[in-house]
Parts: sequence; structure tokens; C-alpha cells
Amino acid sequence: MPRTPSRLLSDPPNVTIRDVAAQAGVSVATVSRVFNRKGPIREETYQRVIGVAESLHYVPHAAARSLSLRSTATIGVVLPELHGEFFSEVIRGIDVASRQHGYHVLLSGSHSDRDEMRAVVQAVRGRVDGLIVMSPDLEPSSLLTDLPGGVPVVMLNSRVAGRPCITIDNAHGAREITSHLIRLGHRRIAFICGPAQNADAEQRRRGYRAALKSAGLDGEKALEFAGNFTEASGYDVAKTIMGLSTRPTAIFASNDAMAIGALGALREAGLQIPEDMALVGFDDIPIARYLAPPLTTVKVPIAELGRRGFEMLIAASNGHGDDGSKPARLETQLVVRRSCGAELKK
Amino acid sequence: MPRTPSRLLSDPPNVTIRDVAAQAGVSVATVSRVFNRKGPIREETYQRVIGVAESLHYVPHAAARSLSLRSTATIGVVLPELHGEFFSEVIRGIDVASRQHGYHVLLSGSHSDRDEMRAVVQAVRGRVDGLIVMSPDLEPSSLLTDLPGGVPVVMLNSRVAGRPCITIDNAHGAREITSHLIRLGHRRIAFICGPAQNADAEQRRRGYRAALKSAGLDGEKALEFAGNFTEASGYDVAKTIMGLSTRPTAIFASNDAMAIGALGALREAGLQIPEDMALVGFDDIPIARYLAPPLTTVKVPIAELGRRGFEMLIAASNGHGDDGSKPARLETQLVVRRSCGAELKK
DNA sequence: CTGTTAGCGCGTTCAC
DNA sequence: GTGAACGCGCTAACAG
Repeated sequence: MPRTPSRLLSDPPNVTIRDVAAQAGVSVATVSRVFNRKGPIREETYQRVIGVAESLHYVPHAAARSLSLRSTATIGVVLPELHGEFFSEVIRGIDVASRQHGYHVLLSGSHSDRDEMRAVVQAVRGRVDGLIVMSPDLEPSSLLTDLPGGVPVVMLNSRVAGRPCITIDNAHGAREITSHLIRLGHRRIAFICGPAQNADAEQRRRGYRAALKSAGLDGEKALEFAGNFTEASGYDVAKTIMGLSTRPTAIFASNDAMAIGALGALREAGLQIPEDMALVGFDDIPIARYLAPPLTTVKVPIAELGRRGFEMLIAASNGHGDDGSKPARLETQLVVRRSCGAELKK
Repeated sequence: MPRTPSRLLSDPPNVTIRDVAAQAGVSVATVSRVFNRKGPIREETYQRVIGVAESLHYVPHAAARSLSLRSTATIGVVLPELHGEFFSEVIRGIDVASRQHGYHVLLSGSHSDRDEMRAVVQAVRGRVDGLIVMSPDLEPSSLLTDLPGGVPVVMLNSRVAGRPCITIDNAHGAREITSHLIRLGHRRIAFICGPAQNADAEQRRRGYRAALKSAGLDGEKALEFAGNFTEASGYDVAKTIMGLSTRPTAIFASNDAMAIGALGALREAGLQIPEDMALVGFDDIPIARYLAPPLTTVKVPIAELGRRGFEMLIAASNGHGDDGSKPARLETQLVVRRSCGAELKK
């Protein structure tokens, strides 16, 4: 019987830098130099090493490099969940920016509670060079207390003292669109809130209230309804509104998902949008414009949120040197703009 | 001037196992045992080590562990792109399954050409324990030739010799829904194809043709239109169809994105769906049911695709031992079922 | 230009 | 029960 243990193809399952060195008749250091384009190498040696490496299917071992280089070339992305196009777009923005800069993306979603999230934030030591964290519902500063030291973090859509962040100018957008409705003649404008602890939700409500106030419509404050950013909650609230004795003439859902849910409920009730009931959302998730009627919405460049987050992280990593260089801008506000889509009629 | 270089808080940026050992008055081996629950440790020692580790904010260094353990506890996910809810759902499925099993997810999307994808597939040595790859457009077998040896791979929705995979029973679903249309009385059923090289697209077309054939409707084959799975292409094709002298009475878009695009075009043309024109899609992305009218679609449990992919990967890793254990099932077909949504009328 | 050597931080045999 | 020493695969000084 043959002595070889019968591995059929791709026999050398793990060829190391040493194998290449031996086969090429050079030292490991030389191979390393070749692969990292450090120090001068004689052209002939270079070619030989490359050739051997290729024939051996050699690929540098990332974990080993990380250990020695003290850097992983990957960034971690921690999101509260992964459901729907909003997060999808954020991820996409981060992904393309990362690849452009030669970084990998370690993704982690679905974190309902703080403990889960904290665990993830810890587990990344030696795994990522930086973190992009989105934690709209949780009071976030405590999350980062036991973060492995020296890890740069940028927050997406939530502030924590001393950390750079990218935020959306929620209040501005919400005020804009509410004023728009008011200009169109609406007086009774219902507002579907987001989750109680959610910062975006709170800011949007502030914008809504501000617009109402400056139009002298404070009295209508009773028209705020509790929602939680899910389609289902939008649907439910719209149902409730349908049952009201004196209905509002417009509904402002504080995100698109809820607006979509509300749309379903209104449709079931046989209402025409926007003739019978004006409806606006917030976010401009890509599908919004394929709805019937096209959803009027506050536009936020979501993928851009991800991209900028990544770029700010890179900047933070560099500004992290021993020179007491200024921490760059700590916060960047992303513009929002009112949709030019279907105009509302009262 | 003070000698300390002014690091303010969280001074020890990188506390290692050695620091813990020293502070606790034990050896690094003991600390390691404590953290990995290996070998018997005296309760007192255990508590002391844990205490010190906590007070020092010690967290094991992932790269170092990986190097020594030869395993990373993370899996890589390689997708062709990240746009839209289909991929979003796949990722979500993988993410939750991974976390349940204690794995991390390294995500990589947006790979237009083979070289880019190949580069990613290589870059993962020492970074992941396994790979989930989706590459519907590219002939995939060559992608994996220079894969670092021993890395388990499961393909999502594309077959490559010897690799386990999860596929969607596209032909079945497409045949079902086409037959359904036929039973409803439709004779002229247009079909919007997916990308030419895309395996799913091809299988769906096969299903469509099979249904036509068994109903003796082969002659209508001219009703296939080129699309590429984007909303835009669905829109364009529908426009084209509108201009036809003898229109079909039904349109079968081979994915939901194109169906959504087509829906927009039909709406612009003032057609009632499904009275004036029946329209069906394929995938059942979550938003499909919020459209007006709800999109009739072939339902595919997309997140489930991701989840199963992960689980098959784990299984493959285990079955990868030196015992010549059977490679488990190499292919699993995911069920699809016809939507019970809005019925079509001719 | 190239080789030698010393870690990077941790898991793991072995002795004790 | 616990500690000392080696190795994982690679990069970075320093020699030559």
C-alpha cells in the first residue's frame, strides 16, 4: 500500500513563506520583501520568487501578517440590525469605500440589546483596525468604555463624547417637509414617531414640532402617534388614524418603512393619495419611488452615509499618531433635501 | 515639562495576556487556561485571574489566537454586488446564523469582473475558516482553482464541480407560475429574461419554456425579451411591450426588481394591473407586497438561502476531517412556491 | 542586495 | 494545579 495518505489534489493545503523561500533558494526575508515591495531586490531574484510562489499557490497568511504588522486591513461595522434597504445601502457605501482603500469589512448586525453589542465590540481586538458603529436606540457611550484601547471609532447617526461621527440633519429635513405641507394648506398633520430611544426619531419629531410652532399650529400636538420604524407600525397607526372622528389631512411618517406601511393601510381604506390624504416619509430608500403613488419623502443619501463614515474612520486612524494633531472635525452633518417627487394637493 | 507623552485616559492601549499573568502572579499558561476553560484550575486562581483581566480590560487578541489555533471563527461571504433587498436578505440570513454559531462575517460585495473576485477569494487566507460564494454571472469553477488549500467553500446559487451548494429550484418555480397564467386563460405571455450568463436567469427561462411547451404554446417563443435583473431593464422592456402591435396579456419578469420596473412603465401607460395586463415576478423580496397592486411573485425564502448556506459550510468544515466521511449532500435545492397573492384575471 | 534573528500574542505540549 | 519553552507565519532590524 502506498505511503502517502491519499490526499488527491491541491495536496499542499498550507504552503508558507518558508516553503517558497526553500524552493526558490532564498531566505524568508527575501520572499517577504518581494511580496511587500520593500527594499531593493535584484530583478532576477524577484522573478524567481514570484514564479515559485505562483507555482506553489502561495498566499500570505493574513493572521500572521496582522500579528506582526499590528494592523489588519479590515474595519468592523456594527449595526443594530440588517433588515431592509436602509442598512443595505449603508453597508454598500462602506463596502465600496473600503475596497477602494484596500480594506476588508467585518460585518455584524442584529444586536437587540446592549450586552450583545458590547460583546461584539470587544471581540474585535486583533480583528479590525477601526470600527463604524451605529446604535440609534441604545445610549451608546457606555458601549465603548471597554473597547480595546487605541481602536478608532466613528459613530453613525449617534453621538458619543469625543468620538467622531456622521449624522443626518434630521431636524432640518423634518422641519422642511412639515413646512412644505403647511404651505400646501394642511393644518392637521399627523406625525408617526420612531422608537422612543432613537435619536433620529427624536430629532425628526423636533423638526416637525418646530415647523408647527412657527406656523402657530402648536395646538395640534395631539396628532403625534407612537411608531417604531417598522412597516407594521406604520400600518397600524394609519389604521388608527382612519378611525379618528376628525381625521388629519396629511400624515408624516418619520421614516419610509412606516410610510410604506401606512400606504398599505390607506389603500385598503380606499383612499387616494395624495388627494384624500397626503403622505410623506423620510429616508428615500431606493424602492420609495416605485410605489404607487411615488412616495414623497425627505431624501437622505444613505450609501453616502456609509462612505463618509469609512473615510472619516481612515482620517481618524491617521490623526491618531503621537503628534497631538487636531482630531479633525468631530462631527459631519449629512445634508438632507426635500423630495421633488409627487407634489401634495390639499 | 512632564515626561509622560500626554496620553490621557485608557492609557494601556494594548494589554496582553502577559500583563494579566504578571499582575495576577501566575504564568501566561494559566491565564490561557482560564480563558479557554481547559484543564483544571483552582477556583481561587480562576477568580483572581478573571478579576485582574477585567480590571485591566484585557481582551484576547484575535489575530494571535487565529495564528496559534489555526482557525479564525469567521467566515467570508463573497457576493457579486450589494444592491437591493435580495442581497440584503441573504446577508441577514448568514449573519444571524453565524452569530448563533459564534462566527463573525467578513463581507465582500461589488465584484464586477473575475479578477476582482479572484483577488478577494485569495485575500482570505488566515482570515476566514470558510467561504460562501455567490457568483451567478461568472463561470465560477476557475475562481476557486487558486483558492488557498483546505478552505471549505459552499456556493450559493451556482454549481462548481465537487463543491457543495445551495440552489433555488428556479425551473420549478418558473414553470409553476407560467402554468398558472396559462390556466387563467393567458396565451400570449411575455418573459423578461435575466442576464445572459446568469444561471438563475437561464433556469427560469427553461421553466417558462417548459410550461409553454406542455401547453402547446411553443409558437409564442418570440415573446422573450432581454433584461438584466435591474429595475431599469424591466422598465425599458415594458415600454417596448407597450409599443407592440399585438400585446401579450401577461408579463412574467424573471425577478422582482424587473417586475417593479415594469410596474412603473405599465402604470405610466395608464394600465390597470392585473385587469389590463397581468404581471408576475420572481423572488418575493420583502417590499413586493407593499406595491400597488401587490406584486404576484414566485416566493423564495431568501434569508433562508443565506442561513442554509452557512449551515452547510459548517457541516462541510466538519466533514472535512481525515476520515473519508461522505461529503454530505453536495446540493440542496431550496423550495419555491407560487404566491397566493392577487389572483390574475384575463 | 541578501541572510539571520528576534519578536508579534497566544495555545500548548511537557516537566515540575 | 501550575510554569517554562516552543511554535504558529510573517515582518523588521541589523549584519554581512
